[in-house]
Amino acid sequence: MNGELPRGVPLRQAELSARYGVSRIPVRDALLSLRAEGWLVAHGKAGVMIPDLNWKEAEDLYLMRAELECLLFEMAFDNIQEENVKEARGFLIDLDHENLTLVGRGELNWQFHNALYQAANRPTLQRVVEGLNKQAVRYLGFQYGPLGYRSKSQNQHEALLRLIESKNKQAALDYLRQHIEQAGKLLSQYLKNIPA
Amino acid sequence: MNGELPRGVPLRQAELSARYGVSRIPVRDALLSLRAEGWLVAHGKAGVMIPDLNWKEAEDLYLMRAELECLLFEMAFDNIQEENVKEARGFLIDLDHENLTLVGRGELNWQFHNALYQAANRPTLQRVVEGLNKQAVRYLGFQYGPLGYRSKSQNQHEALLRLIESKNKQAALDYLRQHIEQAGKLLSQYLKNIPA
DNA sequence: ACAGATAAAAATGTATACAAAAATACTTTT
DNA sequence: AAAAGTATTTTTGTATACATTTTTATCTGT
Repeated sequence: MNGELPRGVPLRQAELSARYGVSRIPVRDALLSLRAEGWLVAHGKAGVMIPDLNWKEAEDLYLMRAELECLLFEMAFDNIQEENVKEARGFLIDLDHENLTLVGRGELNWQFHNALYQAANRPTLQRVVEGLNKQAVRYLGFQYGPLGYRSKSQNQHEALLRLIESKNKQAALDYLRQHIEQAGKLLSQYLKNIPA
Repeated sequence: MNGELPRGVPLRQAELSARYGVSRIPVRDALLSLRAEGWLVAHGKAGVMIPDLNWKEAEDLYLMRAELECLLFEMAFDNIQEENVKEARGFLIDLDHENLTLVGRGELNWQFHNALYQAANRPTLQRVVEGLNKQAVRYLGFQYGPLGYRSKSQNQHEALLRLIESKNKQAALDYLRQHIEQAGKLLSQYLKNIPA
């Protein structure tokens, strides 16, 4: 998640067990879970690796986020309480701090969205959406770095909360979709032009 | 997938290792992967279990399928070749056989859809959609059993292929969405009334 | 110099043994 | 009889050792 391990090269169980000071068994456990979640892919027939970043994956993640989060948000909307909005606003304040790691920022971003989705009470849908958001963290460096997306994102988040408070469902839905789609377009556009 | 193991009760590693004649390590490996994929959930603080069937999960799976498969299908449409349609039709013929297991039927059903989605060339989206389809297999017994959905589904599949062949994109898209949504509604409606 | 076959090395897969944690059974107390 | 605390048993977590597979290096022939 934080880019500490190299992409594209095989991760060796022995290396990892040495690095983290445990035997190979818990390392294997982690690798298996991570592979099932899409964080790792096979490297030939022996070993796994962190997949390279690519614009198609980023675009897919954001397209899926747009569709599924709007669905979830719609289910949640009528049940969103003042308390939920308050909680979400709390995460927004935390996000304003300068010295946050990318991973921390991603986690807070997800918690903000999730605070609103909670009201939907749809565990399965929520679990999938959470997976997509977590995956997207891999690309966060591009958004908050070169793209200078931070303050824009914050403003949009605040605007979304106000639309919720004014109970304007359709406007809020449209706004959320546009918020996600815009981030996705910006990101995949950027990645397409930097084919590193 | 085939309902051979009980839902709602903890699966013990020792039992499973005896059942399959291997040590606990490969059992643990399997449990970890399956949990990450959503096939298993925690049972208290020790152990995992197969989650109970519930209409909300079924509904969510079909709602997500509808959104994401339509997205994928749209991306694929213009690249679908005669060969893809031919392949899909092959799976349809296999599906016509009477003595298939539910799991086999589910696998063929997925392969039919997947044959069409392949043309999209969107690995990430495809992987998520595959996961949703595989999960839905758990509920297949209800569709093909009490609901008598089999022949209807077959007809819809054939109709979809003809819409593809006539290059009528919008009609095909609408038809696919309706095909999935209808199956989902039927299923979740049925599950709601049987709260066993 | 290159392709294919073969041998050595390295890596993953699995079994067993033990440690830590959790669940259960059993007291004891109120 | 119910609740709380304690002891026992069960279950999962981890380390080590070995087997199997895969990869890499070496050799051979053209």
